[in-house]
Amino acid sequence: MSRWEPDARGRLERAALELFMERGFEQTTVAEIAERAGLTERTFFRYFADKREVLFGGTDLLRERLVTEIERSGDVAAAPLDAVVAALQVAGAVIQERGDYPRRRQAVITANTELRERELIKLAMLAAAMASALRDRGVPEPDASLAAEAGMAVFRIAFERWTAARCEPALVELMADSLDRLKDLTAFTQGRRTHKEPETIQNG
Amino acid sequence: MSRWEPDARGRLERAALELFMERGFEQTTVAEIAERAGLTERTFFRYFADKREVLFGGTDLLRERLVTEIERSGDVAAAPLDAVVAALQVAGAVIQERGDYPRRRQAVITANTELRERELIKLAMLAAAMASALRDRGVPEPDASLAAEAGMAVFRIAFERWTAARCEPALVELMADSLDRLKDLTAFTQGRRTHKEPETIQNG
DNA sequence: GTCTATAGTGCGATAGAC
DNA sequence: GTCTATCGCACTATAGAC
Repeated sequence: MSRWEPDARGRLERAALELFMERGFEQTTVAEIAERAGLTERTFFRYFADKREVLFGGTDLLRERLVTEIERSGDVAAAPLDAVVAALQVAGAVIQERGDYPRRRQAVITANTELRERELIKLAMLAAAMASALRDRGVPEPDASLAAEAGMAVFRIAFERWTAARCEPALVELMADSLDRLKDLTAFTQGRRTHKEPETIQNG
Repeated sequence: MSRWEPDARGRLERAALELFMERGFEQTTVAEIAERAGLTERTFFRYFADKREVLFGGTDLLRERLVTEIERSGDVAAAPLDAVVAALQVAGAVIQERGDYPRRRQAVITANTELRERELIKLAMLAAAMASALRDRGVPEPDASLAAEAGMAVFRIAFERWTAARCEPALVELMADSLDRLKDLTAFTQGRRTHKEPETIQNG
């Protein structure tokens, strides 16, 4: 029997989410999180570089997963944007499995500007990783970055709809729908730079 | 002759940018910024909510400008994505006029994670404002948000190319090109959810 | 204009695991 | 003994309260 309770990291993460839901992110001190987890403030900062990071533990694993999916998609010669959205749909399927946790976590994040900042930079890092994977597949710039960012926009907006509608319909369905909408948006347009007259087509 | 030197805000902004370039964002204290501007730390926090904000002074004005442009675009019945990019090109034209300042500012921002976080949330706010303006024009969701986010991605990537290439070619040209590339990316695709065979067309 | 709480860091001590 | 997780203490700077 060991002296310490196991899974210090997990205990800190759970204690933090609980406290953030109870009294909000700013009103919770690191000392309180550590205390509820049966640890000290100093130990918290051994596991997490800063207070916000306790809510973003799985990001590195997610990045690897997305990059792997992009690499795999080379086999089927998918168009870059489709490869990106397909990878994000794999991630979306995993998210769907986690029941209530993603929604609760997201509610905490959207309620606080600092946490939204951290979320945005994490998503930007994921997009950059996917763009890099696309370049390795031979997709040139700026196409690689554009596909990654556009795909991430599809994910973000689908995820927002999903949480707003209490996880229904399925996240992967919402992502497929958002991708279709984006394709319509870029098709119903005034044409390329070759100064055509504006089309009269209106969407919606 | 007045008791105080005028333009305290501008002096703080200039002093901050200088110090951030000289020794980096983290290595600069608010006290040092205030001292170089001939003011006190307390005064700094009267003008700026936090240390990062000193680099993001023009954002509110920019948001109003973008919203106005989206509203005006209703007159010519532009497609949502084109309206967004046209508004951002107006902003891009203003940025081009400012000579070296945008590039120096951006170099400071990209060198520091905290500043990049702040930048991303500012851009997200601008996208949200444009999406709202599109909804006011009758564009439904999720199209409004998708158009705003996709347009913002076009801007971000064009701006990155522009600074990387030492401001040449013109930012507005790079934005137009990035928009064209995005339209190609969404067109050369495996088709809608109605399972067409993959096109053999490859871009690049 | 002053005072204080809290985030976050550096260094070292301790105590179990092996 | 070595290794590593945890803790203690002193410290700075931000940021906000009074």
